[in-house]
Amino acid sequence: MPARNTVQRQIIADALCQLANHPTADEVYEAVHAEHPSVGRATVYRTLGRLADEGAIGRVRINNGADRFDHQTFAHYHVRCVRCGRVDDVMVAELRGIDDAAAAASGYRISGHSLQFDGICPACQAAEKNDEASTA
Amino acid sequence: MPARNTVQRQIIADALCQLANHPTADEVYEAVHAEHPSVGRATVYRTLGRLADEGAIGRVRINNGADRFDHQTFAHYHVRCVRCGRVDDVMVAELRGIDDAAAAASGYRISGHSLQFDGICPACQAAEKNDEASTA
DNA sequence: CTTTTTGCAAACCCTTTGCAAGACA
DNA sequence: TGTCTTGCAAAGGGTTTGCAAAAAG
Repeated sequence: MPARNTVQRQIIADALCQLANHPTADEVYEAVHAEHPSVGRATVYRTLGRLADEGAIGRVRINNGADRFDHQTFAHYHVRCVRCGRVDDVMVAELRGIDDAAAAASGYRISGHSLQFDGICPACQAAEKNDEASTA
Repeated sequence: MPARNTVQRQIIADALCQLANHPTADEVYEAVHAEHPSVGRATVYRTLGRLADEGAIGRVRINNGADRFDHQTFAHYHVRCVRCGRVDDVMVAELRGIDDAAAAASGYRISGHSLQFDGICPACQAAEKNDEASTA
């Protein structure tokens, strides 16, 4: 049962491509809703989830925060700035073999892993430096 | 300002040790509340959070689910069964150097990472096999 | 015409918060 | 005593759901 090709689906997929930097479902909703006020929040959440399940888009699960969506689908990891919440791609080589190691260690059949880095983004590092300079 | 040594704090810490397998804050609350009905949910959440911040216990952030707490404090990763929600320890070597690689690749100052495996636990694998056998 | 999707609002889960009363040091 | 912690209930963020109306195939 392939998904039906509804207007909303198109609108939402397009909006995601337009919005860079891993928007949350709610950010996508705001963008979509601004242009097409009749589109409801539930539709955006449902559609993004479905697109992600189909593999058409990526879903980035954030510890302690809203899921984010990504029009890019190739595998890569993410960093999150603990100060401003910004999320960026991290181009480190994908961990290969680690799933097998985990399977061997746990007895689970491993289907995948998710890895998230936490840190301070360049902009917040700069801001920090300014704070220190002005405080000192 | 060291934390005060309150009765509730003791009760909650003890309950966590008793409860194996990474209980959620709410599971700790249920256990504590059953024995000590006067202890409120907010106290359990607050106290677990504080204990985790102090490093006295571990906090396991689960994608898309409630945080879990762990009376063990040594660093290790976790697997989550996508069928039953069970969370287990995975004894694979901690990833060393990966934070530096991520820092170099992203420009962030990396403070750490979190890695979660997803899969099917041994019990659910067995259940699956039975299902297939009876369906076929 | 049948089945899937939509839109709305309400429900849901997990967690945090404001505040007055109570416990610690 | 002065300050931290508690308990309560309400609020909060993020997401899902029930249902009738609308749209896709």
